[in-house]
Amino acid sequence: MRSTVKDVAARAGVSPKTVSNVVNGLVPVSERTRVRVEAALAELDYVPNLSARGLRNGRTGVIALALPDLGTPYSAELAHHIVEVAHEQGWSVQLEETGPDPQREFDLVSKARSNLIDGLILNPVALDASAIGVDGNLPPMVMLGEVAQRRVDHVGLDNVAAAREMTLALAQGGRRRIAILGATKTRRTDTAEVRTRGYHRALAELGIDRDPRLEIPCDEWTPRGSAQALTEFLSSNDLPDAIFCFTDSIAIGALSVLAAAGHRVPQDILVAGFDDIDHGQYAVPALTTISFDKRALAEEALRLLTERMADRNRDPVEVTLPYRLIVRGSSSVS
Amino acid sequence: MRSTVKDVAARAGVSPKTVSNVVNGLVPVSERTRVRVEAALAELDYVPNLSARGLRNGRTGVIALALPDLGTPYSAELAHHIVEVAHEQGWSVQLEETGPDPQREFDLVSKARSNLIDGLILNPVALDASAIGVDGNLPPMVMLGEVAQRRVDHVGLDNVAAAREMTLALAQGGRRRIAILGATKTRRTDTAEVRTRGYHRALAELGIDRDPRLEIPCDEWTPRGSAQALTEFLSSNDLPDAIFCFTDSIAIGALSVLAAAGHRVPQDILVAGFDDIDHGQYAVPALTTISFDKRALAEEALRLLTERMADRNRDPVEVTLPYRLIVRGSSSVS
DNA sequence: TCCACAGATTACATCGTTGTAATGGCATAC
DNA sequence: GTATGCCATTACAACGATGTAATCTGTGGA
Repeated sequence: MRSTVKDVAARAGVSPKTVSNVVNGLVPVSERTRVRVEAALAELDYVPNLSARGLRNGRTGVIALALPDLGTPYSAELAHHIVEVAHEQGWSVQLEETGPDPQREFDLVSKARSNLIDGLILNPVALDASAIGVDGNLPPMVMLGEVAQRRVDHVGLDNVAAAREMTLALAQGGRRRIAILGATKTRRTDTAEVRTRGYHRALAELGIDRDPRLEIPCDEWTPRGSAQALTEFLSSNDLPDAIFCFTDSIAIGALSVLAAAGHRVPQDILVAGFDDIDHGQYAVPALTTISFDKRALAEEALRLLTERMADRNRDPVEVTLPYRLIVRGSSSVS
Repeated sequence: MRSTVKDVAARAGVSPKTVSNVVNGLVPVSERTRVRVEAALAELDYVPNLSARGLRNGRTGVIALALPDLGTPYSAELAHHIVEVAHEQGWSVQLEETGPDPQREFDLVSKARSNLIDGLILNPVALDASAIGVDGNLPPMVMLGEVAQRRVDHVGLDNVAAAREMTLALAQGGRRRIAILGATKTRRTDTAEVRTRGYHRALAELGIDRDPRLEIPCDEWTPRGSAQALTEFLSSNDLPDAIFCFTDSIAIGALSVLAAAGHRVPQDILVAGFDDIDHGQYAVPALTTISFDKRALAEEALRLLTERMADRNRDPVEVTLPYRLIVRGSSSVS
């Protein structure tokens, strides 16, 4: 059986509260008793019961991280950094997958894990204004990525600018048939929308007419989904000059299909991704992409979250992280 | 402020315990009062406080999942399935990264998150017998992967057999200079050891003498680490006939290096991985690998864990999952 | 010698939920 | 009319930690 403050107190010949004082170090304790209590703590291998502490204090030291799908390398890398940063700051992280189902996102926000969590970091897929609008009493929360919602703290990139820049980069050398892969028809995601907007903006600047056929839909943002979508596209369309894939995972699927079909990247067609996942750099050829500091994203998210916990009434804060366009083999015909 | 059983009880004109009975549904409640209580529950938007429940019941409904590094696609896919299965069974999952530091594994096992978790699924890197031996009083725990330790429930594959089979497959067509990539010098991992053992066994059966130079060390099991290790190897050695990489991530790094050096896979050299991560199938060329049902791994792990929680004294159980060798373009010269 | 005072320590109550044991109500059987 | 039994409901205590307010200890000053 696990020992409690009471056991330790008995052993050290002090009151439970004194043990608590030693453990928490907030209330001054005399050197003499502190030593005795610490000895007892060690002998009994005392570990505080966080449920009890959580009940008493109203805070558990646990935050939830909600992502669409941990299996996606991008989500996984994000989760990695958040868990790491959170741990450094003494938080534990509870993981929730929202999947494609918007209901899960909503449940999470409205229930906030029934008091077992102090805050929530949410990487939404489909959370629109209505989901958050219902309940005025939000748990401390930070949203990641692109969100239409502006009533919540938020960390992200300027996706429109990044997508525009990438499109411009792909257009160098006079390439005009630039496709995007990742447009969505069924599922509406904010991310797809803003990246498409950046693409359109670049086309306008370049004086290239939009061609709806080059906006290749791809609902599932995985190599598998991408491979299917691109294969189908290629079966009835000419090879574009370049493909701007909305994530690196999509790009990896595209590279696979192009290689199998005998198209050379970058000689025959350029490919670019977005997110700069670890494997992208080691794809064949290495993937041109939009990169940003994921660790910084995690740090900002946690900063905003703890600040929000301290003051639940302050105005929503919006943090925009810098990004870099990294040109690698998949788009450089050197 | 969040409402409690007491508030609901007052509103419904019953005792708190009756509310609890309605919520939990274990003790029979008359139709009439149940309806009244349910109405009150809905009106007050009651959500049980899990800290209190955890304190009272001694169980929190949370399990911990400890992995070396979430950023690794293999770990991420595993985590994805475990979170999914756990959620289906009503568990929440708390994520812990152990990193390269064995101390973190030890801490986790011995403290078991201070009663905030009911059980632990551990994918160990370096946990050897001593770490577990110290404390006779283990938390309910299941270990994944290869473990020397036999005093704990465990789910894994027959790594020796799989590695042997892969080596034999790579040797087809008379290839004799078969390298392994992922041997470790500094860090001792059980996984590397058993896969090396399978490789040795195959070599013996093939009548090929071991060549220590072909056992390429690679401490960091990532594309980056792999690329470094292989680059260094190639700078002072002839190209082997085949490389058996101990994980798909390692193989992806290898493919990148080989492509950059102008070696053709599979014409000049075969490459194989292990784990069957999503991206492996879409690598260029697609990766030959050892595949197994990760969802089944998650299900077995959770089954063992819940059984262990029910009976903490039963003998340790060992589950070995079937695997399949999947031949893809990286090793088939078709 | 006694008092005042600061600092350390303690007793007690409380957080929200639920198991236990006691109570209440109602119907059937004597 | 009273006894018997059953079921629903209740009062109470407990899980473990900690804030609050009260108590204790010892020091220094008058």
